Amino acid sequence: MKTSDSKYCSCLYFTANALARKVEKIAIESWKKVDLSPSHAYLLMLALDEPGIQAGRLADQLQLTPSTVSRLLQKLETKKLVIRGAEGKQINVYPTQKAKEMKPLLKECIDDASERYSKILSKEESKQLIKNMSQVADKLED
Amino acid sequence: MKTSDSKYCSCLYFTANALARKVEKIAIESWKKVDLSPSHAYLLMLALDEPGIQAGRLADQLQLTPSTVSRLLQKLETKKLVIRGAEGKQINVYPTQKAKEMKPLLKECIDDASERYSKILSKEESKQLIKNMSQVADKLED
DNA sequence: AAAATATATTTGTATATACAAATGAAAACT
DNA sequence: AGTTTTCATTTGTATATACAAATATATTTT
Repeated sequence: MKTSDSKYCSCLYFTANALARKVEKIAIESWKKVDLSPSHAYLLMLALDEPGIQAGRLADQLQLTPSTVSRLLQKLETKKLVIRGAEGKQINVYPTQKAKEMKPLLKECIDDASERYSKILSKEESKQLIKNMSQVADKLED
Repeated sequence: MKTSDSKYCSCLYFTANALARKVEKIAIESWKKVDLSPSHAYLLMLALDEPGIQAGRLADQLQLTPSTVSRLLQKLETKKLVIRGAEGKQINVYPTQKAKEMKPLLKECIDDASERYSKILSKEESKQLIKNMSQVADKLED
């Protein structure tokens, strides 16, 4: 059934969640190549981009709670993709060599996802939607 | 941090999920009055609207998997808000008296949510966004 | 009519996520 | 210097969700 055929298609909660689940499904597919969930992958890319990035800043960037980030880091650490270094009360996150070597693969996954999206949406369409969603998300900021 | 300040603000996966989480948070708040999560509440309202509605159709309407709907029904059943009646291989869902009496409260919750949204978004804005999201969600249909 | 297939639902298991409480470390205040 | 407060992170617990396998019923095929 299409989202627009649902009784609740005009409800913001419903529509936003339905869309997020569908988009996530595609993203999961794209990141299978590296055996990571999208959120793990994005976290890892942030760490690769800025080695030593602080855990709290990761939470900001990913718009997730610190506890969720902590759990994501646990998993990435057991996979030997990052290490957590304590510095006073804060935790700095460093990508491992293994993670660095994975960079080209990660790039491929991003491209894969882009391609999947572009098969469905025009560049213009997706840009518009993203802009629209970001604006609203910003307004919902606490 | 605002969504638009994140490094991944231009990524569909990221933006859609960030938005969905924020919207859900508001919705959760609105439905606390009846001690239901938004998805339980929407399911219940569908059952009230169409007593005897089939489980599979609930999954369609809510854009959730049958297994998720089954779990939602379990909870609503222990709360004595619905009963599941088997008819052949299908399950029909009936609201209980208790659920029927809850109708006015449910209405209040919807209004509460609307009000919360309208404090942040104009009618026009939200309409536009919802339309936009539904369109894309439809295209992502398998 | 019996067997095979299709359909609807549930159950087992795993996921990411959040909140609240606990921990640990630094900073601020006597 | 010792105590309190603040801040960053982790841990305990609970959530909704999905996939795959199991179950149960109906339909089709032979």
